[in-house]
Amino acid sequence: MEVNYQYEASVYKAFCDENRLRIIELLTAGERCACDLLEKLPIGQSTLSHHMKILTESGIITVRKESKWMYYSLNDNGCEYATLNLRSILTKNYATLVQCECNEE
Amino acid sequence: MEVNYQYEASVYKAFCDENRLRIIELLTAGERCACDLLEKLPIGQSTLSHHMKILTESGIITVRKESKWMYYSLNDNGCEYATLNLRSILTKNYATLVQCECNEE
DNA sequence: TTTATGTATTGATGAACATCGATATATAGT
DNA sequence: ACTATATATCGATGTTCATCAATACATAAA
Repeated sequence: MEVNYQYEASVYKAFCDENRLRIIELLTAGERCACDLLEKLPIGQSTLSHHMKILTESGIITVRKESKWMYYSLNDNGCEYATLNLRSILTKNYATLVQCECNEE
Repeated sequence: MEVNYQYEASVYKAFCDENRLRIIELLTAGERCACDLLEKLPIGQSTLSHHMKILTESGIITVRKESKWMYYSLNDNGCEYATLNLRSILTKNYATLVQCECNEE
């Protein structure tokens, strides 16, 4: 089975930006709406929206819409995939894990 | 204790490029010299050199120079740090003090 | 229906990055 | 000394990215 390097790289893009790390950390305390996150971060609203899209697409977080608000939280499956897969990337087990399906429709 | 987000982000930059993932995978099989890696990768020599610098600086790999050749291998400590730290980033263990500040209303 | 609020999208901008070819440096063999 | 090989560095180029302000869209309230 061939490794999808491009996909793998996109997963770890989630972690290579300062503000995305800050967002993730805020979410470890539990679900938060975007406006809540915005208050705690040194970025504008459109930039936050951009980061949330990247984080969602990487499978690390999930979104729940409630009327006007978007509630974000860590996605257990996605986080598990990211951590297990990183370990397998760094050992001989790489290519044995299947691609995470957490952000597919 | 403040979290150094910039440093953390730089560690995971190692994993968000396709060719660096390929390099890492090649190194899971054991030490390799640069010219050996070069043969297996779809990039030029100067580009490889660039990636090896990033990987080395991220702490993921180490270098050993033997006469003309540079031998690269995975750095156990660096890999351990990357995997353990990713897990702690994604859980509540990450910098509990900063997290407390975030929780206050 | 108008207004206010939360979020997404768009377009622009500057910075960071991956890549290359050319060149420099280092080492080994002749 | 000269040549060949391995790697690093430099300068240029095109691409990706983080960011912002402005605008669009969606929802709720008045």
